[in-house]
Parts: sequence; C-alpha cells; structure tokens
Amino acid sequence: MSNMPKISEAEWEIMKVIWRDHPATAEQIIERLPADIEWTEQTVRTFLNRLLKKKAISYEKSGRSYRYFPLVQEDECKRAESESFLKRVFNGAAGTMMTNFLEDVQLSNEEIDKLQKILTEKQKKKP
Amino acid sequence: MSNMPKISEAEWEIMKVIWRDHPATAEQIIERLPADIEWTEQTVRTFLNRLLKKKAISYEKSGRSYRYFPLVQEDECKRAESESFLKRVFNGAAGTMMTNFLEDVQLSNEEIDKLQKILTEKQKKKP
DNA sequence: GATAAAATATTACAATTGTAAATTTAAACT
DNA sequence: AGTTTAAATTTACAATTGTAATATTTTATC
Repeated sequence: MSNMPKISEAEWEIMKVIWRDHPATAEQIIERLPADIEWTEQTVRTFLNRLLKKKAISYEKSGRSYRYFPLVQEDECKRAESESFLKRVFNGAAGTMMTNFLEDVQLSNEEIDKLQKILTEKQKKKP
Repeated sequence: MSNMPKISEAEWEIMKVIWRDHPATAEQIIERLPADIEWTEQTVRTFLNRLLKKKAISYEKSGRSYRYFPLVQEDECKRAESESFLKRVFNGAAGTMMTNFLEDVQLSNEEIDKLQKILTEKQKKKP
C-alpha cells in the first residue's frame, strides 16, 4: 500500500501552493503563500528541504534556483488525510461526520444541489 | 476564541474512551481502548498525565486510584478538529470536501436519507 | 504501625515540527 | 577569472509526541 510521506500542517501550506502551480521556485512559492502566513524565507526553504527529504516533492535546476514540483498527488494526500481525520475524530463514522459538517457549515445552492445529486445517485445504486 | 488544548492523535484515543463513559479509572480506560491499539499501561498513564497537564481532563480520587473525567466537550473538540482539517486540507472549501467524501465513502440508506433531509432543509431556508 | 501492592509522578529519549540563523555553493556580473 | 550575491544546505534549538522505564507515594493488609 501507499507509503505516502506524512505531511505536517506547515508543510501542507507549501504543498498546496506547489500543487496549484508547478514547477515553482522557492521565491514564487514564498510569494504565493496566503498573506496571513508570516514565515521568513528561511522557514519556507526549510520546509521545502524537508519535503524534498520526505520525497513529497522534487526539483529541476533552473539558473541558480530550483523549480520544485510535486512527487505525491494532491488527491491521494487529501484522501489519506481525510481517512486519518475520519478515523481519529469520528471513529470512522462517515455519516456522523457528514451530518456534523452539514449542520455547522453554510453551503451555496449550487453546492447543495451537487451534494443532493450525488446522494440521489448513491441511493439509486443501492436497493 | 476557545483556548482548547491541542489533543494529539494518541490522546484522541484516550479522550474518546473517556467521553464515552466517565468517570473512569486508568485501568478501565486501558481495557476499553480499541483492541488494535497496543500500548503498555505506562504509555496510557503517560497520556492521561499529559491530558491532565493540558487541562483536557481532571479526576476525582477514589480509593487508591483516580477516576478521570473530561474537562473539554467532545462536540467542541470535534468541531475544532474538523475546522482545522477543513482549512488545512481543503482550504476551507466545505463543499469540495463533502463531495470528495461522498464519492469515497459508502453510506447506509438511513444515513443517505438523513443527509438528504438536512440538505433539503437547508435549501428551503435559503432563496 | 510495617509492609506489600498498586497507583501516580518523574524522568528518559528519539523523532517530528515550528522557527530560523549560519554556512556553503554556485551562478552572474564586471 | 575574480568577486558579488542569491540560492541551497547545514546546523540549531525548544516544544510536542510516541513510547516507556524508574521512582515515589498511597492505600490495603497483616
């Protein structure tokens, strides 16, 4: 099975930027991080190095800098993290978890429609 | 707002047992942990101590042992952890997150119905 | 009240994480 | 080619976490 690297909270921020647009230099990554994150450049470069060591990303050289790109897929990481969350917090009870979220969160009408549609599909497939 | 203690993955297992049935002695907690968890008693006691230090739980004395009980509410912890997960992994996009989950997870017909009902309610309330 | 047994509390230790500073390397410019 | 300078690499360091072992304190028991 998947020996996906464990990505820490801070590293997730880096990965999200890289997934969104790659390859990307450290400089680009730094400037694309959400504005409310206040890390020094060195801090970001440390995270990049750790992600390299974990084989979550790789790079190609370009001039004097590296252009980083992901080695692990966003979808897989999300799935892994979701499973872990579901098990840790809700003992794996997806229904309870979804119910809880639905009660707490506000959704647009489009989102509601989409969810309804998926649910209806699911219903049709089962007896 | 809430200055809720950060509960680690291992600590979550302890908290879930305590929430389910409290007050509970260390011994009871140890025996109620899921069978697939293989911690020595000392390890569990360490976690109990850390949770005490974090003020996530407290205790009352009973004979020679402590009977632990929660100081933080399960609901609040779940909510906090859910928010953190949602932000970290899905940038806060609840719709996307729910869609992803729905596609990956299998639900009973009752669960599907319940979710449909909640969605329909939500729809009615908004234009 | 002394002792044994059991519970709690303290100490340990390596890995991971957040947060950088210092150092080294390599590319650009003169 | 030598120097500047920007990038990457190495080193740092405290807090948290997983995983216990050891030590100390209490309470039953004789």
